[in-house]
Amino acid sequence: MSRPTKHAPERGNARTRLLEAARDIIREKGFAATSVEDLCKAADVTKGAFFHHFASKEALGVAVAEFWAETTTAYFAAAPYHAPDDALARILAYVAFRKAIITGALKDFTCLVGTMAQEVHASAPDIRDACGRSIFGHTATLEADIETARRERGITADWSAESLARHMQAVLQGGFVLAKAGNDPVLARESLDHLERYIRHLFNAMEDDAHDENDPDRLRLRTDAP
Amino acid sequence: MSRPTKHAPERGNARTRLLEAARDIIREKGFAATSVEDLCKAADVTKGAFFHHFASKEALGVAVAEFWAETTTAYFAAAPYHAPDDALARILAYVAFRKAIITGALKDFTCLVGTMAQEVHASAPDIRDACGRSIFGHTATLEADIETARRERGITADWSAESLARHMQAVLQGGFVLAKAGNDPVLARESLDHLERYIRHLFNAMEDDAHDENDPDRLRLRTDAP
DNA sequence: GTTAACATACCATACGGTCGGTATGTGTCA
DNA sequence: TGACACATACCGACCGTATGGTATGTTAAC
Repeated sequence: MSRPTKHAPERGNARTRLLEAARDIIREKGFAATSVEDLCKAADVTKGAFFHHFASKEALGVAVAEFWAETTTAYFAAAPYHAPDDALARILAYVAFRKAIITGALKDFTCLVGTMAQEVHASAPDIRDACGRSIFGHTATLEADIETARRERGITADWSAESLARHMQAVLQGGFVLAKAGNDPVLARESLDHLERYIRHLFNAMEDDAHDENDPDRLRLRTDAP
Repeated sequence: MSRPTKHAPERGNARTRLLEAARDIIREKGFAATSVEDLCKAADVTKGAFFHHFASKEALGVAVAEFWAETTTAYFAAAPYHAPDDALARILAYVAFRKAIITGALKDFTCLVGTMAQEVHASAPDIRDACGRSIFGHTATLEADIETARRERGITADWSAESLARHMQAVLQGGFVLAKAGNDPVLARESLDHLERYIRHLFNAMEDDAHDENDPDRLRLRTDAP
């Protein structure tokens, strides 16, 4: 059906369509419960196409994790939370941004690589490692601002920028787990309020009004963070 | 093979053995990737026994979640962190306890119901709800101490005891996710250090030495928290 | 003798993966 | 410029096995 040629790929190529389908379906059903036929149906391709592009289902798993890393990196790089001049304000804007994009259905805001890592960590090390690279690659992008804020504010701390960045990610991931268990996105947002309060405490900024304007229009996007 | 009679169940009955096997294997491989044959082999029973005790694989899922809730409730009720007279000390002792039991292999300290909830939340609502009851039942046990500590310390807060208890659970769950993604338990403990610091900030107790003695011998247990 | 607690054999299907084939683009050399 | 070789992208039938589940039989306690 409507096989798009290389010069008229109106639907995008099969590989990309499979990756997008995998991102959406695995976020909802998990990796093991997603069959390659599920993916082929959703992407409207045949099994032949699937195994032409991916050597195995596991290889597809690695590829979606990398696909996720690429798309979310671009997404966060373009996000509005980098705007403030003050480093701490940028950090708080990040948290506010993450909170703001937690809306709608679970499958639209939860984290693909967190879900996959938890599921396949023991049985598919390659996928796990790809997920790890996505997650920790993202946390690393927060470290510079944390370090700058600490220096700017003259904070002598017994914690590293690295560990705080990872903690922020842990709160997000944990919020997603609770949101799924309780079937309510509020549970994820709730923890981000505590995270924001914690960060303000760390930087002696309990009073500051650092509410950043995350333009609602720019927040209506589909993918989410690693 | 060594069929244990009702009056000589030296290995425990088949149902319990299946639940224990399910707890251990699902924590490692996830629910979907665990076949009922895996479970039968590990529990040393036949398929007939499995479907005698559980109507379906999904019913087994609900049953392990409930089994987990029961065993962890007993485990935490008997844990040493309840000892301190001061409510805040008990809360900090809880965090220290949770940190202390994060040792060894991932499958020995991670949370069954967190893993399952994340995986099956959309495809198996019954299992998800059973997981939710386990998780939020556990968080509820922390609320009284939080409320007491707040009153004792005269803290007027814009957060509820309920939400803090849930946040503590979120940090734990998120720590597990990062530990799996990075294949390193340190990542889970690291976040608990931030959680401890946050709680001290909340209760203006940054200076207090509330290091509780969690007797190492009493910590050598196999199961973990919901 | 009724019932709970298993065991054994079996079934239908779903699954990951293979394979031979076709259509289309692409580089190259006379 | 055209023809040929080759590569890429995809199709769809097929295969062996694993899986969830069932039907029936057997043992032992009450």
